[in-house]
Amino acid sequence: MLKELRENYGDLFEEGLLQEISQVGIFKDVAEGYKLIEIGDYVRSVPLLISGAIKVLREDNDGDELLLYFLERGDTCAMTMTCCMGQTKSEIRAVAELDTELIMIPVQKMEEWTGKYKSWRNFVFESYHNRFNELLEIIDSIAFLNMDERLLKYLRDKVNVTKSTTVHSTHQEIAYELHTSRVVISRLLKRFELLGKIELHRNNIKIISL
Amino acid sequence: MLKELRENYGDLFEEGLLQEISQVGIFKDVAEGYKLIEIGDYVRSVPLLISGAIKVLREDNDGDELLLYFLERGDTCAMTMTCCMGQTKSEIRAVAELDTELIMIPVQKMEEWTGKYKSWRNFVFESYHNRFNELLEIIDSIAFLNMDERLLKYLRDKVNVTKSTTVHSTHQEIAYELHTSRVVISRLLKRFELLGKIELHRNNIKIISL
DNA sequence: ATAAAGATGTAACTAATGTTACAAAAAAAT
DNA sequence: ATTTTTTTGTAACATTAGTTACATCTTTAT
Repeated sequence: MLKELRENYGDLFEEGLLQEISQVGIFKDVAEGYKLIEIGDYVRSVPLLISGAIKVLREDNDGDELLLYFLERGDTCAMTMTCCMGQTKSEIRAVAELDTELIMIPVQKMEEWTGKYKSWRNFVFESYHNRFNELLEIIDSIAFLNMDERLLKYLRDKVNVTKSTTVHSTHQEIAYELHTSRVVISRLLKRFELLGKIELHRNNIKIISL
Repeated sequence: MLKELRENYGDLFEEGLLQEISQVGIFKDVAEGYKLIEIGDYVRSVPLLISGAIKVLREDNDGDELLLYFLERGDTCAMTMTCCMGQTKSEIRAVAELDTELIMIPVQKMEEWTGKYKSWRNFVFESYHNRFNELLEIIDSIAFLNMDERLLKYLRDKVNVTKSTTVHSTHQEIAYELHTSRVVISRLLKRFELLGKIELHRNNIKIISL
């Protein structure tokens, strides 16, 4: 595990911290679709991502979903952190978007390291900062953009996170994540296809130029 | 200043920290409408609220606004904190909603205290936690609620923060903060009036039952 | 091979929100 | 006192998004 840690967090953390992480951290290898956290769960450990990607979702009382953002290599889950520290339930769901490797840190160590290691403190604050900005971006999207622009942004984000120019999603799946209906997504995607931005296939969308 | 600190933060902070705050903090008394931070500003100090309320707003490139949340007694601005720590520009605007008393903490002390005082660390983490939850609430509102429900929530929040059953806003001001048009707000307010929820007057709205 | 389930396309319609335009009343400015 | 500005009310209309319904095609299950 020290090898993966050094590769992905070597520049961020001091040597002693890397050692500690490798001692108490639990390496986990999860497959695409694996649910890491459910809304209402109590959280007892915080993930450090080594590879892959995790999507973070919000859900309302009626079961309506909304994709918030993706976590990638070098990221941690800031919301999980705040939950841990405050001993409160998770407000979000986290699902592996790709096959993902991560190291789970027990919550007790979190608090300890925050006092002990400056590099850990900086990492935690930077994570919060990044996540705040991602949440603001989502707010911007749903408050200021129309559905067609939100869908374009969605496709762009997917391309970035999967590093592939083919998006493997059904129209229904996209509709869930953007909290709209399948018909609306089909309609807009068809429009994009006529504009030459994408090519539609069953179960996947080939991206030409967004 | 020590008196105000003890009254509002005495339960949270240890004695040494209270002393330090009173030494380096700058007491500020700002009038309703005073702009504390503008988008793009670099931030060099973090506020601790003693009394009053501050509204935090988001704006897109076209100048369209959206109210995010209010800060009150005992709160601090988590986004300002992350900006300070990361030396990045503010992503939000902060305006005094009421006449407000606050203590400004220089950013250097922030980092120092995070290592030194456990109570400060807890305070910082709790602030982040609260702000994340507020942001999630706004996301819920704009993603899952219709404009009529958002407006009701807006009125309820105003009543809470101002501790008054009269909301002193014009329809246009409300429209800006909810990022919609004046006509839409007038229409919905009229509907609420017919339902007996409110009474409409020039420049203010009397709340009957929400 | 046939049936069932899943994915997509599309029309027709409804609902919600946003826009334009103008009138009327109240307050502020001259 | 008169004019100007601000605020509110409301009608008519446009646009966007959501819903219902059904057809077609593909894949999976039996």
